[in-house]
Amino acid sequence: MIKQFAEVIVDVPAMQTNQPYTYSIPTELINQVFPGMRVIVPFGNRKVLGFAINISEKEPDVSFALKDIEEVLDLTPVLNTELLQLANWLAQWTFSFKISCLQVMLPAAMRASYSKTIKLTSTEISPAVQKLFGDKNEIPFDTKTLTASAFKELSKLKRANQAEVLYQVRDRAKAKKVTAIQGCLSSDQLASARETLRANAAKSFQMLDYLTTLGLEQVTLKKAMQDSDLSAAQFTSAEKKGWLVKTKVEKYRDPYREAVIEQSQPKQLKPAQLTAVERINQAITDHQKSVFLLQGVTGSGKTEVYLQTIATALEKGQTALMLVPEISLTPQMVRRVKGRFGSRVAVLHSGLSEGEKYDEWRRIERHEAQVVVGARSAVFAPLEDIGIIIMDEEHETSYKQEDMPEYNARDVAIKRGEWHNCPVVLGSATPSLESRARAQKGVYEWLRLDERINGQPLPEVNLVDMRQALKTAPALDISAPLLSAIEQRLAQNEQVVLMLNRRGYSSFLMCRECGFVLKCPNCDISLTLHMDSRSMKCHYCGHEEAIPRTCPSCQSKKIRYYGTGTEKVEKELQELLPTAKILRMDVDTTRRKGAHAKILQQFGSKEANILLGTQMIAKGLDFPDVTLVGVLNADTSLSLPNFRSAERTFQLLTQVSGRAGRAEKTGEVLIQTFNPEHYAIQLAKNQNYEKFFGIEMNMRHRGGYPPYFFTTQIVVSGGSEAAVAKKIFGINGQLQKVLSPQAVILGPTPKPIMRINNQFYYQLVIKYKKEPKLEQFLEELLLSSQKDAARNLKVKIDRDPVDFV
DNA sequence: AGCACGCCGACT
DNA sequence: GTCGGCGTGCTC
Repeated sequence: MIKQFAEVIVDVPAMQTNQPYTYSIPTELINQVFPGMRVIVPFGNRKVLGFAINISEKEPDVSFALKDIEEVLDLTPVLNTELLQLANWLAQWTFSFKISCLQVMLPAAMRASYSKTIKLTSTEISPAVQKLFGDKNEIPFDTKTLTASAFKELSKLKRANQAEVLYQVRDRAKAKKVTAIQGCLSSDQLASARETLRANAAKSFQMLDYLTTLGLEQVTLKKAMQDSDLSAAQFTSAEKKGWLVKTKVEKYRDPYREAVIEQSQPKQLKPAQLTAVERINQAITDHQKSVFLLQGVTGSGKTEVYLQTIATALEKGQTALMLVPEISLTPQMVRRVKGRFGSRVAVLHSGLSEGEKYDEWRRIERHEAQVVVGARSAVFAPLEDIGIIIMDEEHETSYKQEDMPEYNARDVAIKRGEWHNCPVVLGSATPSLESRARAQKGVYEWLRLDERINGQPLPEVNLVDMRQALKTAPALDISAPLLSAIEQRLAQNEQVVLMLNRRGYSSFLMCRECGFVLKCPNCDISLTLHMDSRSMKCHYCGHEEAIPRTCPSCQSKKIRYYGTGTEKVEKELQELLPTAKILRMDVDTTRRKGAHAKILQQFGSKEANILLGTQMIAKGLDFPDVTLVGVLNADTSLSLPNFRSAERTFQLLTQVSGRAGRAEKTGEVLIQTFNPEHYAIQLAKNQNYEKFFGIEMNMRHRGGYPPYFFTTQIVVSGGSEAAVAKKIFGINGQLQKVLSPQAVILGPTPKPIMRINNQFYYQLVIKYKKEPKLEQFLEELLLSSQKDAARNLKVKIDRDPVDFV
């Protein structure tokens, strides 16, 4: 009799449980559990989800009795060897729990949902308890639905052994089922059925006609109703007569099914594109795990390079992974890829429902889709035999995940490229300094597209010096030159895109008498005004309150909002241009599913002539009639106390400038700024990335910042400020001993937003070139901090943070 | 993360 | 005297 044992990573995200637990596999499950499958296991006195990561037949040498695996949730592994190994690496690289890394690779629908019920085991119970149970003997048992006293009462019952608590673990993943019908009569039987009908039973005749054409084929009820023009009730009655059977069939939720997408053919390539395509194709053919930096100005045809190299991988029977920032995963973008590869494409992005994401994931897993286009988390798509990995807009900071595990999709993509021996293409008009520097050093292969495919010059960029212009400006946010430029375009029936740079900016309420600013009671930041819900909201904890009419501090009525919000600009603009049709696009107007696409579609069909929005309009939009792009406030992102602020500003301005004049019409860009001499703004005006790169590298060198130095951030948080401060200063002291004199520690300091949801945050940043002992120290730090976790003191380590203010 | 075990204060 | 507070430690 063979015995099997499984090593399982349990769904308990804590340092103490960050290790495999061994379970025995009961006889009825032998040869049914494989590494990469989800299982349900007893853990302590409850049940949890876990991932089997290893199966062995050797009895482990332990002094206690092993528990049995309770249930296997999958028929085939949901994570293959590659992804299991990747999870291991990810856990180490990001200092995260293994379980978090395994979970992040799967659609949310495949996580477990936990619930508890309490069941009576005795009949001698008090009337109070009887009332809670009603006529049932098992009811839900959790602190959220029960009142505190009821919970207490039931706990007492449990302690007295008059009731037992049952733990449920459920798989949230559910395939969508739809009703299908299938004829079950032969043509002879159909003919005889026809004879039993009354002559005036028109619908029944129609039903039999339809069933005759259908034969024994199975179709969805929805389609049958469309094809036959018969109602659902008529199909139900046909079922009763025994003419057909109804079944439930599994169906994919395809969010793009409705849209008819025109097929597109590969386009003729410009010489530079051709060189790039040939070079990448070569790497695909030779199974080279090289990384390419594809640096191409806006409109230079990077996408066509992506599409043609993906085609090469597909021709070789391989698959392709294409990552794009969430914000540019627009219907326009999806249409381009689907247009080339049709139903072989799976799309993964945050606009999909949990079920839709699960379905797309299954299409990939079952090899029904060979091309995956998606945002950050799509980097874990269960593709096999990947031939090429593409990351568009590689400089985008949204590729870094903000919560555990804090991975950067760029690192993961390169790691997967190594496993599959395939090229990784990083594309951008404004590469991150890190990638551009690596291209310089020859770590990445550098491919350049310097010309726009339509041979058009880049749009003319002009600056408006707001220090002067503000004196005569028609509105607070719109200068005279910008206004007249807008008027001119509108008169020519052309379109205008206006961008409000809201990075590090919000509209808050301030009293003009006493300077009082309305702040969040839980967090150390001012509340933001939301006109749509007529309330003040905290962007960090979600706290919401009414807009005060008088100052809470001095009772003055002169309390009003400051700052520039899209709503305010929209109002100003509408007053200046009463006939203009303005579409506003920001977090408020795009929150609803599909709203983003709808606004773009409205603008594309010229229902409006001005599109006013935040950063989200800077990327990937391609409207031929847009001839003017205005940036209302270039500086807000520049003034952030952040070493990347110049880079971000340059990237944003370059990108939004690319929105102007993409077809035959020449475009113009107007940038309003208070810092017209700043190099980031000057060089964005001249669209000179290379010069910007040179200057900015110099700045980074002098400041000792990436890419010259590595950085790692340590954040300690907790409810007691004293404890948090003590901990971070303790860590600082230990670090001083471990680090070489070449390393620099910034801080410790309170984070700029020191308090969020009544938790205090302190941080320190280590800048270093080579610290062989650091890695081990950080791992030990996490282990030694596990006791603090119970006392609500958390230590978080972030390798290569995107920014630290 | 839960949950039990265990040792100290304020109540029927 | 007990109930229940939350500090400590364990979960195959």
